[in-house]
Parts: sequence; C-alpha cells; structure tokens
Amino acid sequence: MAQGPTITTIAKRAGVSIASVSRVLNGLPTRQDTVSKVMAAAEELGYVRNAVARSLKSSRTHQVAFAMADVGNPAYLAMLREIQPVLKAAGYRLVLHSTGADVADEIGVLHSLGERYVDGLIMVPLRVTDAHLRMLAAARAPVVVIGSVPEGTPVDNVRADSRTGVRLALDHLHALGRRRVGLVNGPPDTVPGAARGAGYVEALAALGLPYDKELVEIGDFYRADGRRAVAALLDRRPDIDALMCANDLIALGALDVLRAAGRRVPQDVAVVGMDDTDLAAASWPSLTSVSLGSAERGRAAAELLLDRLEDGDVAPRLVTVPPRLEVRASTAGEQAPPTGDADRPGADGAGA
Amino acid sequence: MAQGPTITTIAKRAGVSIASVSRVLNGLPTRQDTVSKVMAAAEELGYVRNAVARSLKSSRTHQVAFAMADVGNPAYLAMLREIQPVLKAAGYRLVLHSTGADVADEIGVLHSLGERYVDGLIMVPLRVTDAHLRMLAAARAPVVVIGSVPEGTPVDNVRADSRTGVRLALDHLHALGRRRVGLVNGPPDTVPGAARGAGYVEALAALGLPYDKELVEIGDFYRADGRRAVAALLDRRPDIDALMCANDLIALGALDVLRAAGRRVPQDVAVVGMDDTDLAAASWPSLTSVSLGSAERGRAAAELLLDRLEDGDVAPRLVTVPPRLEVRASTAGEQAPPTGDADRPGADGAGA
DNA sequence: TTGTACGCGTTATCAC
DNA sequence: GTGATAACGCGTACAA
Repeated sequence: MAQGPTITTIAKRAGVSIASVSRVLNGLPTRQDTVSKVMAAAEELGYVRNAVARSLKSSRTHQVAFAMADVGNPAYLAMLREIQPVLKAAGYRLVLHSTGADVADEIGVLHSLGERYVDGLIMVPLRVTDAHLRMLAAARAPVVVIGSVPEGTPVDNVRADSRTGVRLALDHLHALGRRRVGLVNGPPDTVPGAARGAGYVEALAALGLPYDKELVEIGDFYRADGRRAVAALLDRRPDIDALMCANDLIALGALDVLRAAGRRVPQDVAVVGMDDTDLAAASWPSLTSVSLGSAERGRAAAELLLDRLEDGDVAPRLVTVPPRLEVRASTAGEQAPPTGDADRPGADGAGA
Repeated sequence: MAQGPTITTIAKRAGVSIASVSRVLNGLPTRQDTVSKVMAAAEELGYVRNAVARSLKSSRTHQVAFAMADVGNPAYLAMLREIQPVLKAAGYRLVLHSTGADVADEIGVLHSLGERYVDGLIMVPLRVTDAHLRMLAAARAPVVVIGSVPEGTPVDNVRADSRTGVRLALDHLHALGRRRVGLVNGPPDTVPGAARGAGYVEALAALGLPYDKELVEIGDFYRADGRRAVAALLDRRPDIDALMCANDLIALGALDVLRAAGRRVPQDVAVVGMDDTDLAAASWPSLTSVSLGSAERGRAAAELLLDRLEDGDVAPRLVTVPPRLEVRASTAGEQAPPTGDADRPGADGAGA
C-alpha cells in the first residue's frame, strides 16, 4: 500500500515541471528527451493517474450508475449482464444501486446525482410516482429509465411490451386448442400487474373468447403465491386447461401444485411463464415463457446513455422492445431436447 | 440538468464566507443565524455536496469495488447479494467489475486501484498467478480475496472448503445406502476442479469405499457437459447408484440424461449438485446440493474490508466458511414440500 | 464565531 | 517546447 506518486513527484524526479509531465502523460507534443525522462520516472515510481483529481478538473467521472430494486432478481440481472460490457467497452465503470424496493431510496439515488460521482444513470423504477417525475425533471445528470414514463418526461425511455407478450402466449395456447386459460397475475396496482392484466383481457377479446372472472387469480409475484393462487383456481375451475402466469416464479408454483394434484403438464394443463429467466429452462418440465427482452432493454438503455453522454443535446428518445415467446415443454407436449438456455457457467472459479 | 451550485454560490447568496458554509454543512459549531441563512440558501439552490471534490480533499471515495469473472454466474451473484447491503449500510457505493474470465483484466483491476477511485476491493480471482501475487503485494488499497492465496500474502482472505463439501455429500449418500457413487467433475486444472476431485478421493477412503476410475468422468462446468459425462458413465457402469456433480449445472444435465434413460431419481440414482444455486430449488426433482456458503463468504469479505478501512493496521486475516448440505428431493426420496428457497421476487417492476 | 488562504492532483492557459 | 500559475470544489489551519 505504498504512498502513490503524483505528477509533482515525477516532475521532481525527472527534473521538469508538472506541466511537462502532464503533457507527456496526455500525449501532447513534447521534446523527445523530456518524454523519455518523464516516462522513465513514471515507470520507476509506478505512477498511476489519480482519477479523482482528473474528475474534479474535467467534471467527468467515467462512472455510470445502474439502480434497480434487487440484484438478486433474474430480470434485473439479465439487464445488468448486458449493461456491464457495453459500459466497460466505452471506458465507463458501473456503480450498482440496489434500492430494495424502497421508493424513498430510489428518489435518494436520483438526488445523489447532484454529488456528481457518476456521469449518468440507468434506472428501473418500481413505480413512477410524482416525486420521481419531479426528480427526473431536475436531474443533475442524464438518466435513462427502463420502464414507462409519461410523455414529456425529459429522459430517455426503454420499454417492454408485456401486453403484447401476454397476447403472444394466449395466441399460442389458443392454437394448441386451449380454451379455458387462467391468469395468475401479480398485484394490479403495480405497473407490470396492470399491463399483464390488460393484455389478458385484450387477447381474449381478440381471440373471441369470453372473459371469465373465475379464471383469474391475483397474488404476489412469488412462487408461494403462485401455489396458493393455482390451488384456488383448480378448486374453483377444475376444467381449466391452461395457465398464463405473470412471471416465471409464479409458474414454478403452478407446476408444483399441478404435479401434486396429478395434472399432467402440458397434456392436462399447459403453463406459460413470463420473463424467460434461467429458471424457465431449468425447471421440469421446462417452462414456456414470454421473454420481455430484459437483456435487450439493458443493452438499449446503456447505448442510449452512452450516446447522450457524448452528445447531450438530442431530444428524449423512446425505445420499445418487443416480446418474444420461448416455447418449451410446458406447452409443447414432448420435452423438447434441452436447448442449453440455462447453460451458463456454474461456480467454477468461485469455490475453492 | 441545472448547473450545480457550489459552496461559493451559497456563500454569496447567504452573505457569508465559504468557510462558514462548510462549517454549517458539516455541523461544526456556528452561530444560529448564520446556520439559518446558509441552510436557507442551500435549500433554495438545491445544493448537493460534490463527492469528487470531497474525495480529493479527504482521499476517501466511499466506494468499494467488487471484481469477479461473470455477473451472470449464480455463485458470484450470491456473494454480490450479500456484499451490496453490507457496504450500503456502511455508506459505501459498490463498483462492479466483471472481468470475463480474463486474467489480464483481473490484473488490470488491481492496477487501477492506483487511480484511487475506490477505497478498497473485494475480488474473486479465477486463478491466482504470480502476477496476482505481485500486484496484491503492491496494491494501493486494501484488498480482500475470496478464494485461496498463499500464506504470507498481505491481504485478507476468505475461503470455501469444497473438499469437506464433497465429503458431506458422500457421507449423506453412503448413509442412504449408496455404494457406487460416480463423480462428474470439472477440469482438474482449475482450483475448484482439483479440490473437488481430491475431496472425492478422500471421502471414499474415509468411508472405506474403493476408488474406481470408471466411476469418474470429467467435463466442463456446464449443463451440456454434464449430459455428455453422465451418458458416458451410465454406458460404462449401468449399476451406478449415485452421482456427485461438481456443480448444479452439471447436475441438471445429469437429471436430463437419467430421465431420458428411464432411471428414477432418487430411487435408482441419487444426484447431488454443488453451489446450491437458485436452480437447485427450481429443478424437478429439486436438487440436493452442497452449499459452499457463497453468501456467507460475500458477507465475510465485505465485513473484513470495512473493518480494515476503519483500522488499516490489523494483520491479514483468514476466514474459512464451512460447507453445508442442502438435502432435497434428488436424494431424499419423496419430494420435500417446496421450501421456497427460490422464492425471490420475479420481474415485478422490471416489465411494463 | 468568522473570514482568508492554502492544499488535495490534474488539466489548461498563458507568457517565455 | 517549457514552466509558472490559475482553476476545479471542498475542508481546515490560522488569524482576526
């Protein structure tokens, strides 16, 4: 933990001024022997530029923040996996904020932009409150929101389209001959819950199927909630032949209950999840799931932000990422040969 | 994106000196009406302290870096999930480095400590090369290594114990009456591969079982490798009655093949994975897995680092986290009632 | 109690 | 080409 040398140290050692040192270090035109003297001194002393001092001078930190509710959430993780390399390639470091589903904390992150420790922010808000909108309007650095913000909000915006996603799933189920398709949704007062519920209603209408309240069950977005909800549904409507689940965890809970009840998947009941997380490919039967393009949204957000950091004067942009249906065994009949979707590295290197 | 006010701005506005502003902002004893004037001005202007300038002055960034090979890897993620809140509670931001299994990149991270953009680093090296050891010895900020470093390396060290972990698994299988336990390992030239192979040999000896080369198969740490390896094993030794897999992905591959071959799990063949990732609880049957305590290691590392940041003069410390066996359906017979291990939030908030 | 002045390490603008 | 010197925003001796 040796004390770090500064350009002053080097200047003395090389017998030149700090200005010359700076010039050499920045590749500005300099006489050859000055260059060599400086380089030699820098080498000997193990000089490394102080990023903090440069930032103070340049008011550029080369850091970007990514804020979301929970690092452990697979959907956010998928974004992170894409964001990280894009930023890195552009020479930016990534500062991670996990706000723990706390709205006040999210506002805090927005506020902290004033501290100027990052050049920009990518955030995935849980909800977009008035406080959010005020802070976004007054943000001290460029912000890209993954989610939906009202038109006119002065930030770049990347959206998924879960309504269409639900539509894709229901079309698929309909094509397979399923006519009594239940919905296991999350809370309708969350953005995703609302969108998925609306998508379900729309899709039914488009397919000419009646909307049947008894086929809809609400819970939270966790596996245990899925179990509870599906148990209730089966009880109420034993003739149900398909389940649209608002995310993969709920769908896993559905599989648990169907298995316990002796219903075959997909022969008796087809199951569709949402988000297409790693869990979908790992489960048995593997889970057909609607991908909302988390990875694509992450990449798009990173690119929008980088673009704006280079040229801040473009108008706010909106990118919508289309959903995609990943068909697997839980609707497709035979277990498709495992595709290796979940084939990411395990703990190699992380153990001992 | 209004231009940020500085203490100078506030000083003018409040009609006092910048020193007084600083004093008020830092809670130093100040006359009451000065306090009010300054607070009022700060409020009106929406003042926020410039973190970069403070860092330059205090040579403290309140940032800590976490470097590992791949954010997408569940084992690293488990660490991250624990590290993040610990750092946050202590007022530190988290800078994420995903080195992509590139040794040169890891060295680069170590080198970049000289830029002083973080106060410390937690790293999980893939391998520990001589270059690593040199850089660690010369590191310009405190480093905690998760993995194993040679004695005498001047850094805090947090280790797992996968040998004992394998031992736990084999004891369990032995107690269940299994006597022909195969090993599906990763490359023996990786640290985890070597340790797990050694653990297998040791455990067999301790149990009085013969070591049978035919029961061992080597591949990489991915699901497809697991499938390949287990197919070969079944072919060679149809009488095999248990499989110790070097990680959970391999184990998932094993389940794929066993299912296709009509072997019941666990009745015909018991399967044990390693790392106890979310996938273990999500799979069917759910997977008995050896937890190497990724979460605990992450937390321990964060605490060691924070401790050292407060008092840098303690001697290098070594923490070893014991493994734990998570027994689930792939060895336990009946499907245990789902435990909710995988009950983490889904995409709520991440969609649209 | 308050203000002046300096330093943290860099970059950049001047005269020389 | 090079060397003083002035910022960047903040904290803090020191003097008043």
